[in-house]
Parts: sequence; structure tokens; C-alpha cells
Amino acid sequence: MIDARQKEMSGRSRAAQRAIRREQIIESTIRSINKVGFAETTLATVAKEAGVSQAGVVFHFKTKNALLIETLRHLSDAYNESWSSALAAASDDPVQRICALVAADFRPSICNRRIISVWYAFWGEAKSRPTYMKICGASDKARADAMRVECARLIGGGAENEQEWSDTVDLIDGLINGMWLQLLLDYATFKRSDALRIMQSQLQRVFPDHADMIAHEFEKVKVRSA
Amino acid sequence: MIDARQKEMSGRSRAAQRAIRREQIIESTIRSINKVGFAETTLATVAKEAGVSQAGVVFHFKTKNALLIETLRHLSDAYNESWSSALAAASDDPVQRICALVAADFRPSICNRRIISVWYAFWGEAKSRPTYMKICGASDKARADAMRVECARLIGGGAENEQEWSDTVDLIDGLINGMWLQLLLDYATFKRSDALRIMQSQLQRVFPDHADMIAHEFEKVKVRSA
DNA sequence: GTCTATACGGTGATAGAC
DNA sequence: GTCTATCACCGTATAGAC
Repeated sequence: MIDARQKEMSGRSRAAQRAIRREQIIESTIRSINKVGFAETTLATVAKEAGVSQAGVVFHFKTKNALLIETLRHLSDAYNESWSSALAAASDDPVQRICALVAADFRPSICNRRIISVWYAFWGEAKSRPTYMKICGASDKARADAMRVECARLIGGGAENEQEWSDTVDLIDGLINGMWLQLLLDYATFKRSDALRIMQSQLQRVFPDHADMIAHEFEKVKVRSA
Repeated sequence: MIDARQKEMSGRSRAAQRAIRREQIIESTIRSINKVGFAETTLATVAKEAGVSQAGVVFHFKTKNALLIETLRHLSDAYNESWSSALAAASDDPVQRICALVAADFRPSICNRRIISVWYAFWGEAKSRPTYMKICGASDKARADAMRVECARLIGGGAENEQEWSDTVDLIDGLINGMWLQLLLDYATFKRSDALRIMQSQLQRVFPDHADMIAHEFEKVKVRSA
């Protein structure tokens, strides 16, 4: 492990090395939260996962709290990158863009128990830690706004429909979060494919005029993950 | 505070006194998780909230871990009692029973940030603590089964429809969880009334033949909480 | 049953060698 | 940059008086 690390380091600038080492430690924090839980995660458990000393962790993040905040930001960045790139790759059609946004939240890299459990750990602490709250809120809002734009285009942009877009976005995004919780808790019987099937039929119910295109878009997702 | 406690104690059996004191400490645990978070909740913070000594908390629950498990069980019991009583009070009509189950999850006593944040704290720890997982899973399953019965009656009980009930239940319950998360994180702009409105319109979409009765049932909820 | 006092281990963070 | 050694503190849990 130490060899692999050193190999990865060689031939890079100082700044790049620093960034890589920080990311390694953040990944170790995620692993630790998975193994022993958020409450039991200490500098020692993180250091052990990362294969560095406890002081090494502090050197790179100053304090434990800063490390946890950076870990949350890392999750948030990865999430934002995922839906942004999905949107960038999609056509201009709002139905396709909505499907792309939904499908992005079920990509294996984003949507797996390892990551979901960490999100839940931070959400659980968010009420008592304003910084977590802010990061989670900003991440959620950016994504919801992206979805709002597409729903507004599809439903009709007049102000008289504003509550309808707004509710449609809350409905779709809320359902995604519900699927995530079920993937976390009911992992023995509930799979990503179940979640995707439910999301597809729900989108078809919400946008019955575009049922065929939605089916077509979800077929593509199924092919990609097969 | 101590006077109020002693007043509550007088004239009760030993067992009842014990139960009351235990419940007071559990309530204090919930308050502590709200104030300082799950990770920072210690015997000291709980004891301070409860107005007893640290050793007093241990006396009643043996260990901190046992206290946390009892706290989760307390949440779970309250939740189960809520939907069970709602079901018992409902008529025999499946639509009314489904509405009753949904509305029960948005009762102020069950659905408020104080309680939701504690649920999220436990969900966040669940992956690394099998006992939490088991309690959460059992609670979820009982409730989902209750919903499944009603959906099966409404959709048609043949085996050929099984995936349809199952998905419908996952859809409704998933959406409820999504609404809870939004109530937790987006509390400034998203209210219980927003969640109820979205749930109503969603149920109407899922069961279009019963839209009128659903509207009627949700009117009753609105009147009750006004 | 409830308290005060305390044992004991672990925790976050620092100092200083290399 | 990374380590070992160390600190002061705080965590859980116990002992024993009342």
C-alpha cells in the first residue's frame, strides 16, 4: 500500500502530491465512517485506513472537524459533478434532460451503500452543525434549480404554473431520496434496478405525454449499466 | 424541574416510577441529539438535560449503548403506534386506509424536525451498527406490509399484480421519506403543508379513479391540523 | 435510587527528530 | 512531510456513601 502510494506520488508537482494525499485521507475517512460509523470515527481510525500516522492526518487538515467538512465537500463535489456532466451530455430536449438528471443520481459511482450511508451520517449531524447544513443545502439547491429549469420548460413557463413546477421538482427529488434510503436500509431485497424501474414509471405518470421518450431514455441507462 | 419530577413520581408504583424516569432520560437523549448531535452526545449531555447525575443515567440503562438503542426503540414504538392507531380509526375502504397511513406520517407529533433529525442520526449510524439496522428494518417492514395489504386490495389481489403493489408501496413510502428529508434540510421554505399537498396530488396520480375520495380525506387532515 | 469521587482508556492536538 | 512520543482533557463506567 505504501509502495503504491509512493509510486502514485513520483513525478508530480508538490501541489499535486498534496492534493492526492488529501484525497487519499478523505477516502479513508469515508471508509472509516462505513466501517465504524460517524460517531466512532477518530483520527486514529482514519489514519489507520490511510496508512499514515495520526499526526499525518492532522498535518494535512489541521483539525478533525476540518477533515470532516472537507469529506462532506468531497461528497458534494462528486455529486454535483455527476449531475452536471450528465446534463452537459444530454440533448436540449427537456424530457431527455430530466431523465438524465434522474439517472445520474443512480449511477453506481454516486449511488451505492458506501456513499449513501455517509450522506446519511452527515444529514443526521446537520441539524446541530450549521456548516454541514450549509454545504448540504447549497448542494441540494443547485441540483433542484437545474431540475426546476427543465420542469418549467416542459410544463410551461408562465408564472401561473410556478407551484406546479416547484411541486414536480420536490416530488421527483423527494422520491429519489426515498429510493436512496431504501437502498441503504433494505439492501437485501431492494436493488438499484428496482429504484430505476420505479423512477421510470413515476416519471411516465408525471409526464404521460412523454412516456415513450422516457422509456427510451431509461432503456439507454439499462444498457449502459449492464 | 426536580420538583416537577418528584410531583410526577408520587403516588405511583415502583415499576411505574422506573418507567417514567427511563422515559424522561430517553426524552433527554433526544433533546441532546438535537442540540449537540449524535456524535457529541455523551452521558454528561444527557444527564444535564435530564437533571440527574451521570451515574443516574447509567443506573437506569447500564451502558450508553443500551440507552441509545432504547432511544431508537422509543422512536420506533411511537412511529408504529401512530400508524397503527390511524389504521384502526379508519374505515374499511382501502383508499381511506391508504390516506390514513400517509397522513399519519405527517402528524406533528411524528413529523417534526426534532424527531426527524434523530431518525436521520440513527439511519446514518445504522450501516455500522447491526442492532440499529434491525430495529429500523423491523419498523419499516411492519409499516410497509400494512400499506401493501391496502394497495393489493385496491389494485387487485392476483399474483400477476404483485410487482405493481410492491412498486406502488415503495413509491408512496419512498416519497414520504423524501418529504421528511426536505423538511429536515429545507425547513425555511418547505413546510408540512407543502409535503401534504404533494402527497395528495401524488396519490391522486397513482389512483386516478379515486381522486375525489383522496381529496376528501386530505381535507379532513387539513381541518384537523388547522 | 441518587449522589460524589475516581479509575482507566482513548481522543485531539502538539513538539521535535529525521 | 512524515514519523514517534507525549500532553492535557474528556469519555464511559464503577465504587461506595447516603
